[in-house]
Amino acid sequence: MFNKRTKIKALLASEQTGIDVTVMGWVRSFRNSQFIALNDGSTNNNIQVVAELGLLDEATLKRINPGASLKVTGQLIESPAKGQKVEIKATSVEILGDCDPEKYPLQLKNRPTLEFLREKAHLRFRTSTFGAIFRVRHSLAFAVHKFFNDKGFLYLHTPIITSSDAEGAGEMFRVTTLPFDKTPRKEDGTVDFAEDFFGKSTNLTVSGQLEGELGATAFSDIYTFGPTFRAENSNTTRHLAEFWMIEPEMAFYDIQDNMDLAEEFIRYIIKYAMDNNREDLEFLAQRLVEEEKALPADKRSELGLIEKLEFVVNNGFERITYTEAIDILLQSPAYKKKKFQYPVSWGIDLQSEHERYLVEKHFKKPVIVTGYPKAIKAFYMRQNDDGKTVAAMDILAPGIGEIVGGSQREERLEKLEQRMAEMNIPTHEMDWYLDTRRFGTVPHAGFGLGFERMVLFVTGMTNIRDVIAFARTPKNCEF
RNA sequence: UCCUCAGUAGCUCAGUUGGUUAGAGCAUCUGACUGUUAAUCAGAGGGUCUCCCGUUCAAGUCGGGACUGAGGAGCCA
Repeated sequence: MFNKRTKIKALLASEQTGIDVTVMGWVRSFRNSQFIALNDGSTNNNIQVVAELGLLDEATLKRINPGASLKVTGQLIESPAKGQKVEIKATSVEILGDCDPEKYPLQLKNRPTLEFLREKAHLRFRTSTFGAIFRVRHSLAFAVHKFFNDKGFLYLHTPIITSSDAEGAGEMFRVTTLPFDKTPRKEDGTVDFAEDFFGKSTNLTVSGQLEGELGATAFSDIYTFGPTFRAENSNTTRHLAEFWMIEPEMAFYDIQDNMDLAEEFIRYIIKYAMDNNREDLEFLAQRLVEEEKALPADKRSELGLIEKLEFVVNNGFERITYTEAIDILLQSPAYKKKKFQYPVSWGIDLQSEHERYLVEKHFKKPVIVTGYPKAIKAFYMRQNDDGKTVAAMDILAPGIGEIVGGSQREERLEKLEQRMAEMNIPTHEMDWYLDTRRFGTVPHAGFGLGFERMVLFVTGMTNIRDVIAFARTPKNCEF
C-alpha cells in the first residue's frame, strides 16, 4: 500500500494535472494553517499541500509541525498562486509520525551552522544543503561504477582486514580479539599475536592497491571502491579516519596511460553529476555565494561552482613534471618575495603552500605533477631511467589539494626487491605480491582517488566532514 | 601532534574598564488572521554564562588547567 505513493520529484515534473495522487514525506513548513511544504528527499524542492480550512480538525492541525511525517491524498492541480506550478488539493491528511516542535532541533527559520548540524548527523539529511550534498554524492558514486563498467573494468573487492604492514600509508587501526587486561605475551615480553583471532597481527586496510595489483595482473583492468582507514591524528578539513577510496589498477598501462585515464575519469563523473543533479548543484552554488559574502572580495572564488565544474569538464588538466614545478616555484613572485614558509629546492616534498600556489595562482586549474624524487615516494613506484625520479603522479585540485595519488608500478623484480631492501621492507612477508613480478610480470599502473575529496570539489563544500554521512575523526565516532 | 581562535537561552549572536535583576533576533507557547511562499501581527515563558581551580569586597568579564569545536600546519586521499 505504501508503494502506491508518488515521489515528489515526479509530481513536480508531472505534465498531467487533475489526477488523484498519494504523497508521503516530512513537513518542512506549515503556513497559514493551510499550506504544508512537504519534502520526501527525492528532490530539494517541496510540494505544496493545500488543506483547505475545515478539512482538518483542530487536533490534527496542531500535529502538523515541522519534521512530522504525513500521508496525503488529493488531487494534483495547477497552483492558482505564484511560487509553484502545481500543488496538491488534499482530500485527506494522515499523520504517520508526530514531531514535537519543542524538541525538534531543525527549524526552517533558523540558520543552524554546519558545525551544529554535524552533531545532528541523523537529522541533517533533512536540510536542503545536506539533501543536495548527499544526492550529488550518490550520483558521483554511481558514475564511478558506470564509468569503469562501461570500460570493461572488473570491480574487485579487496579486503577490509589486512595483515600487510608494508604499505607505508600511515598509521593503522589494529584489529584484534585479544583481551586488554591479560594480553598473551611471548617470553621476551612482546604481545603474542599467535594467540589472536587470525594468528598474526592484523589491521584495517589503508589501501587496496597491493591486492588490486593482483587483480590487474589477471583481469587486466580492475577497480576498487571501498572504505579505507587511517589512524592518523589528523585534525583538518580534508582528512577522515574512515573514508572511501577508488583505486583502479590497469595492466599494460604506463604513466601516460594512467594520467589519461585519471583525467577522463574525473571529467566523466563531474559531467555525470552536472547532467543528473543540476538543481542540487545550483542550490549548492547559491549556498557558496551566500557563504562567501562574509569573506573579503579577494578570498572569494573567482568562478561560481557551476562555472568551475564546467571549466574542469571542458578543459584539460595541466601536466608538468616535478622538476618543472620546482622551477615554477623558484621563479614565482611569491618565492622572490619570500612568501613561502618552507624552502624550495629540488628534492623537497611539495608543501601545501606550494601546491596551492601552482594550482590556485599559477595554473588556475587542476594540475598533474609527475616524476617525483624517488626518496619521497613509495617503494612500489617505477624507477625512471635518470636514477633519481619515479613514475609517480599526483593530481592537485584547486581548494582541495591532492585528490589523486598514483604511479606506474615497478614491474621489474630485481629493481623492486632492491628498492624494498633499501627501504627496509621485509620481502619475505610480501611473496604473494612479488609473485606478480615472478610469473609473467607486465607494465602496469594505477591510482587512488579520495572519494570525499572529490565530493568536496563538486559540491563546493570546504570541510570533508560535511560530505560523508557519518564522519569518523579523532575523538568523534557518534551514531 | 603543533599553532591560533572560540564556547552566554533550543539556534545565531551581543554583553563596555570586573560592579545592582544577563540582552536581541529567530525558534517554542498562547491568542488573532486566513491563498500563504522562511506567512504576518500581539503577548508570554525560557539561562548551572562548558567544567574545575585561583585572584578579588565583587568574575560571563582577569589568570591557570581540563574538555569540546573551528581554522591553519604536518601526515595524506
